[in-house]
Amino acid sequence: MGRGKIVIRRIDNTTSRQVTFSKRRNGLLKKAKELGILCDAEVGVMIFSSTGKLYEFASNSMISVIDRYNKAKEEENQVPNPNCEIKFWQKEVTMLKQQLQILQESHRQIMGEELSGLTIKDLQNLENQLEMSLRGVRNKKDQLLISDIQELNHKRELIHQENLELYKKANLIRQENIELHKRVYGNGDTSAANGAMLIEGEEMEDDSNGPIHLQLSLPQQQNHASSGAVKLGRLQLY
Amino acid sequence: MGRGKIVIRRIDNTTSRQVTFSKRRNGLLKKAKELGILCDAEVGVMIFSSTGKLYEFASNSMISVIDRYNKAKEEENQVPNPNCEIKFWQKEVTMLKQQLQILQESHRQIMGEELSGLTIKDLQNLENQLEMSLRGVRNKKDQLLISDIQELNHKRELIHQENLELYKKANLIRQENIELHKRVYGNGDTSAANGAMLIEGEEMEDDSNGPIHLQLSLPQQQNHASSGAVKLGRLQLY
DNA sequence: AGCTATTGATAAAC
DNA sequence: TGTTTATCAATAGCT
Repeated sequence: MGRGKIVIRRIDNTTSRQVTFSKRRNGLLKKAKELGILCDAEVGVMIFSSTGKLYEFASNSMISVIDRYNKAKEEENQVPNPNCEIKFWQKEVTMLKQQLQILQESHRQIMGEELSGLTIKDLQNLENQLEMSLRGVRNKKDQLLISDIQELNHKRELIHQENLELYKKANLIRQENIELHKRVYGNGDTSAANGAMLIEGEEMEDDSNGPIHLQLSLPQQQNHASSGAVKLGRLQLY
Repeated sequence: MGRGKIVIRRIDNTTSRQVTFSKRRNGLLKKAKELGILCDAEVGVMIFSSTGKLYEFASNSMISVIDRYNKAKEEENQVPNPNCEIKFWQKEVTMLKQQLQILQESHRQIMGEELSGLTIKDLQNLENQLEMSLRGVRNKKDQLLISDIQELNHKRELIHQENLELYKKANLIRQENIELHKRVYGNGDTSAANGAMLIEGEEMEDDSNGPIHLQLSLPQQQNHASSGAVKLGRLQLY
C-alpha cells in the first residue's frame, strides 16, 4: 500500500527505515486502538525502536494487560517456576553467545584470518562472496566519487555564471567611466587621447587594470573547465 | 477499507463483532510482525478477546519485551530495583546484544549490503580489507590444492614402489617356474623352449600377462605425474 | 470460510 | 516532521 510494492525485509537505508518506522508505528497503534474499541478487546502494544525508544498503547493500562498476560501464561503452563526469569535470561545469554561465536567465526573467515578447516568448496564460496562484496564496495565508492564530481561541476558552473555577470557589470561600469571621462575633459581631449569613439568599451586591454584580468581569466576558465570536465563526467557516467 | 465506511465504536452485533475481531486481530499481528522486521524494532502485542482468549505476538519473546518495558518504565520513574542476579544477567544480555549489533553492522558492510553513510575513505579501507581477505582466501585455496596434489603424488609414488616390488616378486616366481619346468621336462625341452638362460627375468614381454602391464604402465605414470605436477606446484606457489 | 468493492494505509516524493 | 499523491493492502458487507 504505497507507490510500490515492498518486500518485508529489514530496510537497509537508515533514513527510510526511520521514516517507515514512524509511519507504521502510528498505523499499528491506531489499529490496536480501533481493535480495542470495535471489538471490546483488551489490547496492549509495546514498540521499541531500533534506537531503543519506547512507544506503547494499552486499551486500559499496560500494567493491567501485562498482569493479565502473566496470569494467562501461568495458567497455560501450569508450572509456576520460581527461577523462571533467571533461567530465561541465562538462556538468552547462552543463545546470544552462540550467535556471537558463529558470527565471529564467519567474520574471521571473511577477514581471511582463520581459514584452516575449510574445504576447497568453502573457500571457493568465500572467494565468490568476497568478490561480490568488493564489487559492491567499489560501485558505492565510484558512485560517491562521481556524485562529488558532479557537485563540484555544478558549483563551478554557478561560479562561472557569477563571473560572467561580474564581467558584464564591470564592462558597463567601464563604459560609464569613459562617458564620464569624456564629459569631464571635453571634446578637445577626446581626439588627442583616443583616435576613435569607444562605442562598446572594448579595446581597453592596455589601459585599465581590473577589467583586463576578468577578460583574460574568463575564457580560460570557461574552455578549460566546462568543456573538459563536463565531457569527462558524461563519458564516465552515462 | 471495506464495502462501506464505519465509525470506530463498539460493534453491537455479537457475530459481526467476533468476525471483525478475527480479521482485524490477524491484521494487527501481521502489521506488528512487519514493523519489527522492516524497521528492526522490538514489538510486543497482547490481545484479549471479549471472551478472554489471549492472542499475542512478539518479535523476539514476550518476556523480553515486557522486561524491557518494565526497565524503561523503571528508568522513567528512577526507581532502582535491587534484584541482583536478574540484573546481572540482563546486563550480560545487553552487552552481548550490543556486541552482536556491532558485529552484524560490520558484517553487513563487509558483505556490501549497507554502505550508505560511509565516506570515501571508509569505503577505501573496506576495499583494501576485502582485497586482503581475498588474497588470503586465494592463497589458502591454492595451498590446499597444492597439498592435495602433493599428497596424491606421494600416494602414487608409494603405489609405484609397491608395483616395482610386485614386479620383482612376479619375476622371481616366473624364474622359479622355469626352473621347475626344466626339472619336470628335462634338458631336451629346455633348448627348444628357451634359447638362452633367463638370468634376470627380463625379455619376457610377449609371453606372460601380469608383469607386462606393470612394466608398461609404470614409466608412463611416473614421467607424466611426478615431473609435470611438481613443476606446476613449484611455479605457482613458491 | 471465501469473495470483491471500497476504504484505509503507506511508499515515494517533496 | 508534515503534506501530497499514486498504489497497494486490509477489510466491510455479503454469500
